[in-house]
Amino acid sequence: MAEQAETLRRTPLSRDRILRAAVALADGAGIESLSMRNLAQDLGVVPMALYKHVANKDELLDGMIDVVVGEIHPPVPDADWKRAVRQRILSARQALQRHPWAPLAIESRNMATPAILAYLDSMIGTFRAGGFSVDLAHHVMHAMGSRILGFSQELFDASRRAGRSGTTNPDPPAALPPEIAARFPHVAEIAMAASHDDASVLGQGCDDQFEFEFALDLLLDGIERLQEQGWASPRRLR
Amino acid sequence: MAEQAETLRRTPLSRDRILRAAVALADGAGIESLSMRNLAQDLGVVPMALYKHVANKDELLDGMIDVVVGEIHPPVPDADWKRAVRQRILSARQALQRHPWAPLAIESRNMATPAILAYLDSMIGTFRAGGFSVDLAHHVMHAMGSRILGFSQELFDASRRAGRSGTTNPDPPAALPPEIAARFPHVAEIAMAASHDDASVLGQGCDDQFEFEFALDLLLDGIERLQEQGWASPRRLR
DNA sequence: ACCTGAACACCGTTCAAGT
DNA sequence: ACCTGAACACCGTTCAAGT
Repeated sequence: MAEQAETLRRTPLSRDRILRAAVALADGAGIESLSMRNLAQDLGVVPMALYKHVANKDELLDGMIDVVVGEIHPPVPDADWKRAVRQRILSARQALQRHPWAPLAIESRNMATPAILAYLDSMIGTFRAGGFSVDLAHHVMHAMGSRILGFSQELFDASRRAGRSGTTNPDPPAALPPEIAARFPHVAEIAMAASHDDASVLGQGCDDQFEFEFALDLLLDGIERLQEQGWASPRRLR
Repeated sequence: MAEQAETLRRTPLSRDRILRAAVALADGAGIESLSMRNLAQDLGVVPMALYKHVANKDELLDGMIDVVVGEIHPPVPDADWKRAVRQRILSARQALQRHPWAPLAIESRNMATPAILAYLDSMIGTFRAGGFSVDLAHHVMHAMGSRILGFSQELFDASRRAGRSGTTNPDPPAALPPEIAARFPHVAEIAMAASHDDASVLGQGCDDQFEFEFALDLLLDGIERLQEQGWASPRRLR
């Protein structure tokens, strides 16, 4: 214990070590536990020491995002743009799912980090190589939105609320309380149908992976159709 | 000035008055300026007085979200589910655009507020009335994600960063710096094409409304096709 | 019983004093 | 020149003292 802390203190601080410790802290204890002070304590260092390597907390968050995005597998070469895009996005999803705090952190930053720009650039490249016009590739990227990084941006996502906890198990199915079900009959109908579905869902209300792929394929199929039809933006003169 | 403050102090506090002041504060000064202390000061009241009407800051945020969602127009009756859904979502978009902080606030909460549940319920009702199975309506709602509330959840959204400011104008087009353009050629290609587009975009890079409707129609067209084909989830036994 | 000032346990970051 | 403790200007919320 004391030895480990001593070892940590001996290892010189570096931006990289700070970023990895910050990601580990957010993964384990939740993003709301990520403070400069807590992070410094984890590293066995005085808070102000961090400021030699990151300008401020915002830059720390940018760096953490780049660590996560850097975990996305490189694109696999594939003659079929649709398969290539689909696979890369599902791989991004796997990376992002290891860091439940990342989606909200990414969305709350307001400029793309270098790693995200690189990811987007290579994704656009896949579309372009598949014969997409600049025009169509552009709008398609917008249409994919945050789904392109593998998170579907559900309106509410209980999974990202806090860090992993070994002791507390995930929320039980939580059948809709009767007074809610009465006020929102259509929501109740869907909740009931979903909870009666097959057992692979393990008592969860919805199968997140299924919903993600459903939406992804809906988009990709529509995009394929536009591309085959030679769609062009009405705002362009030709 | 002093008279106005006096008038405000005379008006008794109420949950509703607190919520409206909080929305106005977030609209005007940005969500990062919304603190219990600032809000109390705007209301001419001591901070602790707020806690008689809202349990804590989280509940305040829930209430603010309900104020915004309450501004969405009720659904217009329409025999065509597709037109009805499209119009309601575009109306939601208008309401949400008046409160740039709302999308991120909604996504960071982790349970649906009553107003959002009511909105979702009525949206599901429109699909069901249009002949959708419970199964398809369910997955369609997931596929729409946050787009159903009118925000496309772009990966980065400069517009929500801070409050409206009368003095500083929106960021200029900001042509991609050359070293960025060199590292990310596909991003640069799209940025260049977009900035050369017709003048209706007013120098902005992209036409947000166009991108939103492009993605919305992509989804709605795909959904229509599934419904016409009688799509059923593979996880259901029949 | 109600209201509220002071206090508590935190923040991110500045700055000057120490080496 | 570098490092760092104390301090500053904030938070949300508790709590006890005042009416």
